[in-house]
Amino acid sequence: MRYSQLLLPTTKETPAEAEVVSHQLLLRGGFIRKLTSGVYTYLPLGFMAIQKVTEIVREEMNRAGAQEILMPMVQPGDLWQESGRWKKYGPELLRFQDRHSRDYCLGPTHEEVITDIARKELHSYRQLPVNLYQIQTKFRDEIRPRFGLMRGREFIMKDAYSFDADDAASELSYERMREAYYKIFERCGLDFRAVEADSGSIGGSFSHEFMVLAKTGEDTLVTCTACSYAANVEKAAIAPPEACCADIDTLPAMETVDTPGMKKVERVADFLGVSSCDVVKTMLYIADDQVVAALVRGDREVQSVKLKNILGVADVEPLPEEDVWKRVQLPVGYLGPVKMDLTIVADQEVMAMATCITGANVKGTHVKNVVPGRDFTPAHVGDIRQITEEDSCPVCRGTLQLTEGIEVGHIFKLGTGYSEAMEATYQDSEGNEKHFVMGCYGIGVSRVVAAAIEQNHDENGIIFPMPIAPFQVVILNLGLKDDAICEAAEKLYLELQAKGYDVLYDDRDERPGSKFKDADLIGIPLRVTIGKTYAKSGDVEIRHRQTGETVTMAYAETVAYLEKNIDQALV
RNA sequence: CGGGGCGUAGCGCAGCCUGGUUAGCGCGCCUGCCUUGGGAGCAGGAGGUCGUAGGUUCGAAUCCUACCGCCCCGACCA
Repeated sequence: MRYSQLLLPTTKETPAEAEVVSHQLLLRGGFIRKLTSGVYTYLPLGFMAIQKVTEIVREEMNRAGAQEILMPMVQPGDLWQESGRWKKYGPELLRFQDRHSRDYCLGPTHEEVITDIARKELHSYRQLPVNLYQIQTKFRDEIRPRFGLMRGREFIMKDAYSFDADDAASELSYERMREAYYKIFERCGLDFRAVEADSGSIGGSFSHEFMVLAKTGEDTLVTCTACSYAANVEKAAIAPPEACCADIDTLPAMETVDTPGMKKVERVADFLGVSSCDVVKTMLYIADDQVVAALVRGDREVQSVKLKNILGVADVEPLPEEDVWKRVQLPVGYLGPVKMDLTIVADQEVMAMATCITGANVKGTHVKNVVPGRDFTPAHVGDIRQITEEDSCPVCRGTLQLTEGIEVGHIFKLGTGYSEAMEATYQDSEGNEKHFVMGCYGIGVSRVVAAAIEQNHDENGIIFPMPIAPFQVVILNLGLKDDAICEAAEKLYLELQAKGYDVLYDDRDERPGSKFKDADLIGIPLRVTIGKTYAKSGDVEIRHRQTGETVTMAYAETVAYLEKNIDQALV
C-alpha cells in the first residue's frame, strides 16, 4: 500500500476523551474513529489489524474442526422469551420493535439462535459432535462503555457453540477449544494466562478465561511464580488452614470489653494489644434480598463472588452502611456473630482460630475469647475471602503474584440449560430423545487488538507483534527528489508485495521527521529507510520497532533479510 | 441510576467569574518561498449557527432555565 493513497489520519496530539493507552494510540494512529459512545468505525489500518486477528482465529477454529457460519444480528424476542433470558438479561440487551410492534433485540450473544438452528437441523447422534462459530459484530448496551475498543457497546466477537451427545463428549469439545485458544493467543504474540473463572450469567458448570497480562486490565488474577497455576481472584481457591488443635474445654469463657468509638478492626486490635488477625470482621451483604453476615479474619477481605457461590444465590452486594440500622437494627462497627439472628457465612480460616475478638452487637462493645463453633455456629463455612500474595499456591505451595489482566477469551461448559429450555434434542442410538450437551466459546476480536497494544507499546507508540501488525514492514523513502532513491524504494516495495508481504510504502512528500514519527506510532515491526545513506553508499537501514536495533546493509541483501525476519516472527 | 466535569474552527485549548468592537491561540489544512535523517522556518489564506431551544437585557460565547451529547468515578458486567 502506498501511504500517499491510504486514509491514515495520524495526530500529534492525544484526544482528550482517551484515558487508556490503547485508546489513545488507536486514535492517534488513525486506526479508529468514534461514531457515538462505545461505537467505533475501523479505518483502514484498524480494520487490517482486526483482519489479522480474525484470520488467525479462523485458521485455528477450522483446524479444531469447527465450521464457520454467520448468524443474524437482529433476533426475535420470542426466542429470548423461550430461553427465559428476555426477562433475565436486563437493560444490556437492546430491545426494539418492528413496524408490527413485534419484539426484537440486537444480539449480545447467540445461544438462542444457535440452539434454534440445532433443534431444527440436528436430529441424530450420528451428526454429532458439531461445533459452529461465527465472527460477527455484537451489541451490548453497556452501562458505561469506556477505554475505546476495550469495552465498547458494539464490538467484534468470535463465538462458537458445540453440541454433543453427552457430558464426556462435551468435555472433549471443550478441551479441543481450550487447545485451540492456546494456539490462537500464542500465534497473536500475546503474553496471556488461562485461568479458572466464575461462569457468570451465561451459566454452566465451569469455565476458563483467557487473560492478556497488562496493567490496565479490568480483572485481577493470581498466578503462581513456580508452576502454571493461574486463576481469577473471584475464584482462586485458598487451601484450608490447619485446624485448631486447642482443646475447647480448656479455652476461657467469653468476656465483654468496652471499646468506645472503635469501629475499625485496626483500632480495636491496637486498643486491646493484639493484631488484626486475632479479630474477626463481620460484614453484611444483601443476598437476593436477604441480609447475611460474612465472617473473615480482621486482616482479610471478603470476596463477594465466592460468597455468592457458597450461598447459591444470584446476586450478592454489600449492605450500605447507612442502611444497616434500618434493615437489621445492629450497630455498624460492633457487629459480631454471637447471638446473631442472620444467616452467617464464615471463612474457613475463622473456624480455625482458637479464640477471636468480635463485635458484641452493642455500640461501643466487643467480645473477647469468642470460640468459633462453641460461641456461634455459622450456617455455611467455606472459602469466602480474597486471596493475597501472602497465600501460597494451592497446587504447588509456591509464591503467588497478583496481576491485572484483560479478558480476551472465555470458554464455558453450558450443559443442557439451553437445550432443555428450548427443547433441542436428538435421538441416540437406542432411539431415545436426548438434550444436546452444549459448550460456548468466545473471543473478543476487537478487544484482542486493544489488549495487544496495552501490552506492547512505548512512549513513541504501538509495537505490534508481527502476526497481527497491519503491515509487516514499512519502507521510508527519504529522497523523493532523487531518482536513484525513488527507483530503489519502488523496486523494493513491488518485490516485497509480489512475495505476498504486507508492506506500507511511505512515498509521501513529508519531511523525514514526520515519517519516522508516524512509522513508530503505528507500530510496524520492521522499518526500511532508503535515503541519503543509499545515495552515498548504496546501503539501506533496517530498524526493528521492538528492540530499536538498527542494521545497515547493502540494498541487494534487503529482501532476504526481511523475508527471514518476517517469517521467523510468524509462528 | 447516583456523584463530578466538559461542550467555542478538523484536533487541543483560552475567553465566560465581572455581558459591550471584527470571538482568539497552538497543531492541522490551502498557496508560495525555503528546507529535507526524528513531527522545520517565513509570508499569505480558508475555515465558527460559541451543543440545542427558550428566557433576562438596549446588547449574550459570557447571566438564568430546560433539553441533548460526551468524558470521569461508583454501582453493574462476557
